[in-house]
Amino acid sequence: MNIDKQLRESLSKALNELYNISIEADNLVLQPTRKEFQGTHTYVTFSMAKQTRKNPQLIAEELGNYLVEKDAATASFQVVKGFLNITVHDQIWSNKLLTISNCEAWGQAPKGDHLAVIEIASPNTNKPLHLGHLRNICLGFSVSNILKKAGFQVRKVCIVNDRGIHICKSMIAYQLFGNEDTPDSIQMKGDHFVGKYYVKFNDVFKKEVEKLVASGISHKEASQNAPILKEAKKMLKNWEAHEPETIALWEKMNRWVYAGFSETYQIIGAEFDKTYYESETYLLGKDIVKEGLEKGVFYQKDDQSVWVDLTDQGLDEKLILRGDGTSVYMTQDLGTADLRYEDATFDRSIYVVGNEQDYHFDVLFKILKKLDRPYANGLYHLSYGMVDLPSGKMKSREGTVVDADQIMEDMIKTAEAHTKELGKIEGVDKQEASALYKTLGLGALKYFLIKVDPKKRMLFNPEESISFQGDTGPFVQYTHARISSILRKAQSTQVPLEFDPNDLTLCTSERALIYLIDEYPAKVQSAANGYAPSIIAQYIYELAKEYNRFYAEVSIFNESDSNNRQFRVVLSEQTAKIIKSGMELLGIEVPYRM
RNA sequence: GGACCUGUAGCAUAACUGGAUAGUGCCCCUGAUUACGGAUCAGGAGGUUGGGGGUUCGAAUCCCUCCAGGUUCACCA
Repeated sequence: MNIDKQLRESLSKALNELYNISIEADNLVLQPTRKEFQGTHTYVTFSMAKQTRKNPQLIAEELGNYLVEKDAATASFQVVKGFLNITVHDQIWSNKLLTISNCEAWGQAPKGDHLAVIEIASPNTNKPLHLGHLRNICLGFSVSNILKKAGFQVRKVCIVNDRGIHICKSMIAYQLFGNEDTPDSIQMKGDHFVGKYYVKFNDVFKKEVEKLVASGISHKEASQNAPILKEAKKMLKNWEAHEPETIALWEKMNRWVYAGFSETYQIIGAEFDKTYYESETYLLGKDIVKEGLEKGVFYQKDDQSVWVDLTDQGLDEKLILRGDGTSVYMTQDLGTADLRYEDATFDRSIYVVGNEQDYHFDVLFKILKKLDRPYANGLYHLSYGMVDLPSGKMKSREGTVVDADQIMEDMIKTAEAHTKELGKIEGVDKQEASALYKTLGLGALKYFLIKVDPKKRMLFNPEESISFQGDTGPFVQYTHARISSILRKAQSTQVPLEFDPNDLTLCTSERALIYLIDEYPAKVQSAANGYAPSIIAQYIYELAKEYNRFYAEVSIFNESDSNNRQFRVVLSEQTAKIIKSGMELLGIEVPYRM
């Protein structure tokens, strides 16, 4: 049992015995004691004042006395106004460390059979991935790792948007201006190659619209009648009619894109258990429409279009099926939700999708609830904000995006330059060195994307490259490398990884470190419950910072008492383990030297 | 116009869900390396938590209202 929980249970008993107040230990909250006061755990007694008709300070003192007398962990206490600050015996801390160090995988919850399906990165096949996709991918994979750590089975899925008018746009542009070029023939990554024609389409389209407007046609009409758009629409019809030539072109260009995507995925470390293609799922959902009509959840208008009325829940009426019987986005998403459940009976299904679709998912989930889907209560939209540039929004049509491949390459190069400047890895062979640059560069990037609350939009300034100091990936990685160095020395000087926990006096930073280490499993749980990787990032940063403080405060190998020396080595070892484990949850590797 | 999201120091971010003097990083200033890694550590400067009301022992947090920015409300995806 962790120390926090033990104290809460004793407090729960105390409240019951002293004041006849019954509060479950799980419902009590202890906060970390602020640095300027003595102790590690603080209980706030103000809220007890009314029920007990006593002043908070007195309550704190009575509780404190009870703990000292009855609770084995409590050594002493200090009361400041309504705050009970508890000091725990050093032996409790050091024994705690011993227990944890004997534990196989601290933080790993027992594996259960609950399944979480998580949809990550749903790219279009008409352009390469950009920084927004990276935010999505980092969040998504991190949440999957965290859920696994918290005991879930996890299934990572990707749905590729490989059909539709926007795909036809790059196809028609290629047909018109491609000159039979291929990614190979002009040495270009396939997704960038296709993206080039998507941009080309929009250039041509824009010019055609301008021309039409100049000849006196309204802008709206012009943008519906631009010749190249008509061509694209024609191509979509051909595609839907399975016209062989169109299908062949479509397949060829999509292959190029997938080759490009998989390179990007490999660098960032993205792997999926299942990939769905919209070309295979876009007709799904029509049977659900029927079902909804029969159940009276949907209704039909005179023109045969099908709607759902959500005005009772503060939303609007929403179209489910067009009057001509063709699908809309919602139809499809209803269908894929069912498909996903048929493929794997999940308890939770998480959609990592940008916040411009908040409303869409709100509606989708409410409809599935109305349809009494057994999985409806496990649905969650992990919504994240846009990534902005100093110049404003990223717009792929206008080419103002931060390209995913480019930013990763830049980060890796920056890491290389920085590492070489510091000159600490001389003697490391080339292959290992370039792996290190990748670890550091991507570590900085991923940490940057994960550490903030997903809901907030974030600003990315390419001019000021992502920092390697302070609250960053490389800071944490550095701490790990530093500890690794200690452990190498411990091994070479044959310091045993064991100590006597009952013969130690700890200093503040040592207690603080064990406190943090002890909290790791609880942090994993709360990150899993809230689908919030930033909790882990914050926690790991705190841990690394505390270690560096410890490192500066005390000496390890110059410590004269051998038991104390060994204790500090074990403490270092355990800290490193958690840093490694926690960074893994964020999808970030950790180096042994840098 | 309706709905939803966001607003904390020059910039970036946190606050255990209502608790102590609002933490932390970048930037700026001052210090620390004969010792285990200075991508580090210690100290300092910088705040009317967008504004105004309210609720109570206590508010960045809850309620009302206004302001700013964003997203969305299509027989688009």
